[in-house]
Amino acid sequence: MSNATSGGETPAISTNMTIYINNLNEKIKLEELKKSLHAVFSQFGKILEVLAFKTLKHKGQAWVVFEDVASAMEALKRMQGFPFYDKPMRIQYAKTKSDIIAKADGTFVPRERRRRPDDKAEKRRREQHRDANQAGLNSAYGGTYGTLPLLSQLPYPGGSKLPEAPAAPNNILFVENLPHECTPMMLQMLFCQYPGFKEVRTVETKPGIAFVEYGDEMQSTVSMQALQGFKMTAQNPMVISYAKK
DNA sequence: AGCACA
Repeated sequence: MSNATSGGETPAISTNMTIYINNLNEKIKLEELKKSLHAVFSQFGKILEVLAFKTLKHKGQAWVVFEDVASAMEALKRMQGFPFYDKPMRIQYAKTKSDIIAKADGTFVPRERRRRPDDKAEKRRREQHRDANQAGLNSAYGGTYGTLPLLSQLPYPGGSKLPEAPAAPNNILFVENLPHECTPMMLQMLFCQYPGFKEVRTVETKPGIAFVEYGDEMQSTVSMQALQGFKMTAQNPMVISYAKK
């Protein structure tokens, strides 16, 4: 079917090997943030670089540079709206090519810190006040990278409500909605596939839940991503979150 | 809200 865009906001998003993420939790330290982003996104392909900055203009945002566009496309689609440090990720393609790509490309040209106010080249001030001047807004320049669709509403695979205050990423996963006949061994077989696996702990008094420990939070995050929603039975999609400390 | 490569 052709796309059913009725008039208004045709996304026409131009793809990019780099995804731009915002609505990130600004309280997370940069190093941890980048590490976690890497852990969460590396399942979609080789990551060349994760960039994030803490300046006013750039906090809460990050760039994840993939080796190829297919990975970036998959990452964007699959992780759109994903709850990450309590906030749904908002993902778009980056507007421009990342330096690291351009360098590999041979197309990299070191930017001279453009701070020339008199340069007509990038004098692209937005209409702060209507300036009857010249209305230079010719069509031209692609305003293409549309806003995101509406996908912030990824429900948890369990179909239940989001926890109020999910624990921050850590090396232990909390697994819910397991069938009662599920044994620790069955869980181990699933979770031991992912690197860093240490152990499964079930709670005798509370069937249906388990704790799964990994060496570090990156490893637990990868496992969570992989097994989130996994159905041991049709009625039991796993609901995985980080264990509270 | 906010698109950089320190």
